[in-house]
Amino acid sequence: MTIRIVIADDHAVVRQGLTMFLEMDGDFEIVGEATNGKEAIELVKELQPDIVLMDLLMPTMSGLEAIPIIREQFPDVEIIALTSVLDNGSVVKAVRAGAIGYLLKDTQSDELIRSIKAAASGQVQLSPQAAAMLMQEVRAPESPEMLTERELDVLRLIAVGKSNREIADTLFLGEKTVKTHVSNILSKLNMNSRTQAALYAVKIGLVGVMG
Amino acid sequence: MTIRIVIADDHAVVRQGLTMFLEMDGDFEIVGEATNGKEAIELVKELQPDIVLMDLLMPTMSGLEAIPIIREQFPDVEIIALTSVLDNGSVVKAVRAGAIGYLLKDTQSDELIRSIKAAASGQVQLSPQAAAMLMQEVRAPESPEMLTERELDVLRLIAVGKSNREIADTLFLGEKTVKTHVSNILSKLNMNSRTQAALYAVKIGLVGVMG
DNA sequence: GTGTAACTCAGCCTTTGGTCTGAGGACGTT
DNA sequence: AACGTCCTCAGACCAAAGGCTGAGTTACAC
Repeated sequence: MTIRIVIADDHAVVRQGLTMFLEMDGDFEIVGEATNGKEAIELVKELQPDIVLMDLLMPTMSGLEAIPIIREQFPDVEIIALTSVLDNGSVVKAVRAGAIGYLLKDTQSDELIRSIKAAASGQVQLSPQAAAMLMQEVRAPESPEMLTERELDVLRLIAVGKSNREIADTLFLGEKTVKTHVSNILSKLNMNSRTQAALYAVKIGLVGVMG
Repeated sequence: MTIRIVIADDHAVVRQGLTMFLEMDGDFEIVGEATNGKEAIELVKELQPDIVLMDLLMPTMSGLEAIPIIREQFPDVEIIALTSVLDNGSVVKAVRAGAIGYLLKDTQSDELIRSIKAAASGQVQLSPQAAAMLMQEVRAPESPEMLTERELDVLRLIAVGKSNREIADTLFLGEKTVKTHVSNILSKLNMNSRTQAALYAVKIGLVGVMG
């Protein structure tokens, strides 16, 4: 039985490359290609594939937004998240959204194939790195759940060494607002300096040590 | 020509597993097993293997300590660092110590074999993740070599989130002195906040992320 | 509608952090 | 003896960070 696949990625080269790789194995059939989350949803509705390879970062509608929608409407369609970089908490986000797997774009073809076949049968398949990140997430009892999305944004920037002014600029906020967030973060985490918060963020894997 | 290998790891299961994997390939011969760095050094002296698979974390004497000693006394013996986790700057540390390769314990057997064969002929073989870590390191021209002992003391404390006042107290210094050190550290590392310095310290493994 | 939580920002204030200049003592090298 | 480096600290000064109060905005739940 062939595994029917929809690829969702805004870069043509990536779609091309994936198609090449996968068609070499007789068990796969690429039935459709989408360039954003919205298209992906429509294709799934139309084609009912077994697997969606979903890039997380796409214009118009991101993969992260599309995943829960697809999972809700078509529980039988398994989704594998695909990104070029192993950033922040995107693994966690993808898994929370409903992805059954998480792969980096530079994954070797054999591992890619293994992962897709595993996913097609409903098995979870994570790269070692992604698994490690998840471990950290569950291992941390005092998880940053207490922090709001915006606070996490700020914390992530703190954890790469940015000042309040810089954070304000990159998030298009006033410096006062950033200060408020920082203050709230510190009190929630029961800390008293941004440096401690930064180290905490690194420890729980909110950001990679590799910045 | 068979490649003669010494395995150094404190966990018997790991030694067992590696031996199994490697003996399946006819080119390898496991000539000895050590459970800590000290034993590894003696075995190398006695057996003169081609390759040492060295766990970094071992009781009594760590692999990190053993590596430079072996490299100095037996320049012909190539060492591949082996760890279960891809932590902090252990890649960097291992390479600095003199390891020619860096592998995770969950590396697939074929990659393991490729890596060992490459190492035996003196070629560098790194996993993509490890390579990425090294990239980052070389991208940062600032190495902590430039820092004095005292500055490292201060940096270590910065990297656990301490304030100048606290650092002063734990090192029995005046706060002014600490400020001077901090200022010198930042200018040497070409940074502009203690938070960046703290993250840097974690990155290069000056302190554990687990602290 | 009436909360409630999140996000935004302002003003005011205190503390902390960081720079610069200068300087004295300890130690080792030449 | 003279030099350099490191370590120590002081004073003055400015910028950044953090705390506190208050307040207007959405958006969503009840």
